[in-house]
Amino acid sequence: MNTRQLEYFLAVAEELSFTKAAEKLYVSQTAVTQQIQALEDLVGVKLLSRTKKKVELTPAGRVFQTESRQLLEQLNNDFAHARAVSEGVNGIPPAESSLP
Amino acid sequence: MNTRQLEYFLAVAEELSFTKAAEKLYVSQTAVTQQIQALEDLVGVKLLSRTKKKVELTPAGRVFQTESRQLLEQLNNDFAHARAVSEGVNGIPPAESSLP
DNA sequence: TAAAAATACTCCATAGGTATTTTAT
DNA sequence: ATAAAATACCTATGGAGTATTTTTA
Repeated sequence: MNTRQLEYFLAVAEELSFTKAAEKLYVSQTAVTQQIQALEDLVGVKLLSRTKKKVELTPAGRVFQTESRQLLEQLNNDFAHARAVSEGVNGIPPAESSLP
Repeated sequence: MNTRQLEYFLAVAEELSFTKAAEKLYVSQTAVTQQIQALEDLVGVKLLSRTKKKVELTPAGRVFQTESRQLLEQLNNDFAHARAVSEGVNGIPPAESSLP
């Protein structure tokens, strides 16, 4: 699994639109659709409902939104922590982190 | 970031050998080396020390090992949770999960 | 010198893009 | 009829492999 999929999903979950999410992410709508489909296949569950004109989160999508946020935040923290430990070893204080 | 990188890292951290890890993962030693390098570049820190003949975890590697395990476990749980919610909606009880 | 990790390259798989079609209102 | 998502198909990037070189004891 790729963190990109979680990022794309969170963007759609926030915008409630594949097209808007794509613009925000500076990628094509196709790329977003493909990654969301891959993620849904992986989890084995529909995360977004595309019927009724408006895109909506499914119940599973709602819980997965919260969890995805936490997961990415945790990952970010873990990276920062590893850097901090590494830098702490030779006396240099820790720096800031960025999620790739 | 890809979860494959965490899985490869955990395998090397456990075996303390790129070659052994590669065998265990049924991939080439090259693939393991490349993914570990990519991960180290991403985190911005050396996770494994290859000097002194024996492969060892760096201090950063040690903390990242624990965190990687937790991260993958959390991801697995989140997938299972999403499935459970989805299946709970129409009354069918939740099934088991597997991490891709 | 031997055993293991790193490189150089090549090949294939997967992510991303454009153009188009389908779907829901 | 229209706006948005899905699909078909093509291209580009990144992952994996084989062969080889470097490194450390």
